[in-house]
Amino acid sequence: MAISNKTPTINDVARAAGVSKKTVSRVINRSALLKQDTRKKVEAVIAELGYVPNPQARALALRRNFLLGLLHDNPNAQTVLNFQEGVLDAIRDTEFALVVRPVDRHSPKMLEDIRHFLEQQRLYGVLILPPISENDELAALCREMGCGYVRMGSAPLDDEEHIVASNDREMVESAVDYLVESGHRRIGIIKGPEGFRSALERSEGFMAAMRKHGLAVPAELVAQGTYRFESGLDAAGQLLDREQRPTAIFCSNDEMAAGALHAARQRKVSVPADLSIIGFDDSPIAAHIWPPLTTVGWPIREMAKAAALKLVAPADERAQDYIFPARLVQRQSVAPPPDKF
Amino acid sequence: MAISNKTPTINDVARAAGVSKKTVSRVINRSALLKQDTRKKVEAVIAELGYVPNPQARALALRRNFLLGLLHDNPNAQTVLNFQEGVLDAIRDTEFALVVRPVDRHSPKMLEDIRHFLEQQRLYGVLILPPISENDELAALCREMGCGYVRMGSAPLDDEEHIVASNDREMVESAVDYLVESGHRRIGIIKGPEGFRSALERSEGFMAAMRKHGLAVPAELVAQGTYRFESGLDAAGQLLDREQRPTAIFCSNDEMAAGALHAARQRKVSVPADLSIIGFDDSPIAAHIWPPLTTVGWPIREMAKAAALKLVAPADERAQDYIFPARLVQRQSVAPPPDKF
DNA sequence: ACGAGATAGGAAACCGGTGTCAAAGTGTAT
DNA sequence: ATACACTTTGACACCGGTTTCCTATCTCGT
Repeated sequence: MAISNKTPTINDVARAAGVSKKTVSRVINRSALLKQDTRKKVEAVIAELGYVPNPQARALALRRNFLLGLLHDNPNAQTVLNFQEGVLDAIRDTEFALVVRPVDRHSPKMLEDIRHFLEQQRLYGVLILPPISENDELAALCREMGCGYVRMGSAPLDDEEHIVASNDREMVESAVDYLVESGHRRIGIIKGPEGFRSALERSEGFMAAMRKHGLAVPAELVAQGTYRFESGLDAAGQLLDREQRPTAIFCSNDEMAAGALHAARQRKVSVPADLSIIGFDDSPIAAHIWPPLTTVGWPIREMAKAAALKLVAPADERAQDYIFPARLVQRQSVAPPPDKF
Repeated sequence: MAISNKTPTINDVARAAGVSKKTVSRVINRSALLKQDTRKKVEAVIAELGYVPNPQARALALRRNFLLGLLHDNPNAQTVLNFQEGVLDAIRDTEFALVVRPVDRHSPKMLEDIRHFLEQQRLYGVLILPPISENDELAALCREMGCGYVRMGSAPLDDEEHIVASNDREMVESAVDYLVESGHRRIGIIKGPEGFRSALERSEGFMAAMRKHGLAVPAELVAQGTYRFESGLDAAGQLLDREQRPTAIFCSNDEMAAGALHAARQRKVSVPADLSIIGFDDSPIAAHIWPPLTTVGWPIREMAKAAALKLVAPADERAQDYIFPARLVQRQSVAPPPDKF
């Protein structure tokens, strides 16, 4: 009788179906011990009333909510967005939602801010993107607060349960293999910023691969970058101004590779005829610069999905994989070295 | 005595402070009718226990939660991320959080999906990014469901209360002014995809500005794009292959401008010496291609903040502004036309 | 000193779900 | 028909806040 004009609650359903709240709750939660008749009847009423359980009430009663957090300070927008899409792939058709939280790595209050955020929102769990995923204090904070977490990274830097990683080292190796097969011997590297695990993995992978091929990497072919476009411009400039310049440059990410391309153009060095450039990340910019950049891509979206499932999926359904392979994306910035070399 | 090892609740605080729950609640909510003594006492206990109110319980009792949603299907990652940052600027230090939801504009179930999402999460309000912000059915859905919403756009397409817009038309005009001042007369345009309001605003703004300068825009100088890189490549190709090609091209976004740059390079047309190109959006790619792109930027982050405040701020504190000015960003892709013209 | 009006604080119900446990129903063996 | 085990359902308390309504206390004027 008392038909409410507001959104129906579990009580409305119970009354309309002539059963108790608890029975409706059982229907919602797919409890096994229900007679088919009852279930059907209640489901019919639910459909008729358009009842949807209130997530806040559920969260309160269950003492846990259905919010996943995404903590990131990633400079690459496309990476972050792809990651968001991947998480959505995992939680679509569930009651979970994704809360985003960009953080400022350079702020001295960062940890305090995040603590406050976690306390206040009481998230079910958080996903942490590199580079801050490399911050062990942050992981410790999550543990301390009893908040589930998964760290994305370029190397396994936590328990299997808390990490989803790409195998950067191996992929750098295949990039170097490719350059060597193309005939290059004098290969330079623009490293990523110190203190970044991914930068370390990439540069060590590079050194290891060069060693494998019996090639030297003199200091004059190593330049330091920051993962930013401008640093790629500067670093490549240094490399190209050496007395004997490299015939190929491995850039630790695509933005720096784009910068390197600029540096080459400024010096009238033609890519790939005079100089081969290879990037890392397969960010969208890679396809939109000239020449299109050969690079190494990692499956962010799949990794994101796996990470979200690690938090959300019932333990027995969890995929065991936590290290993902990257792949070489061949475009047009690599060619055999010029003859004179 | 009964010190709990779990996170403290309002009851714990009340007991420890020797007051009732309600009094603690009053302290939390800054109720005016409290003696200073009591307030201080309770605040001390709160600080000591590290009490933080449970947002789910609050949401339940208040019949509203503190979640803002972001609905987007924007192809430009940087725009989306900047927007997220802007929203965070607005809700930092509040109890609100931002839930993201990428949507698929091409899915026939899009509206149904969003309805389900809104029903399930019961968001406080949603922010809608272009291009789906132009979907009136979606706005109607929000109204029907009693969900607050603000649409971002390139023109005022809803009540003042529900819109934050940039003035694309005016900005295109200033871009054209700039080209004309530089000496260009034969100016082409690559339009955005049909059905996009922003595309319409930009192309109409272009036509109006050309008319103002008494310049004709023959059909052969108009090309259709889709806002994507490849379409810019194709469209610019068409324009450049005309018998008498333009000396400048206005591109309705930066990605297409990047494509246009490629098309010029393929044809050995030098930019800006032989051809000027101007973009729109000031996306990061604009600074990272060669030559750096002159473009029109709009203050996404500020607009995002304003949009979030429209939902979150008390009515009396709301800024009245809802149309934001863009600005011309001069880089190096525009120069006077070559002499022969 | 006393009653009126304002002010501070508390008791209990409520928001919309879930957990516990006992009651009711069902079917089978005796 | 009775006892017994097992399935199905409901009553009630509870999660952690807010709201309503009421009482105790505190001025203050006379």
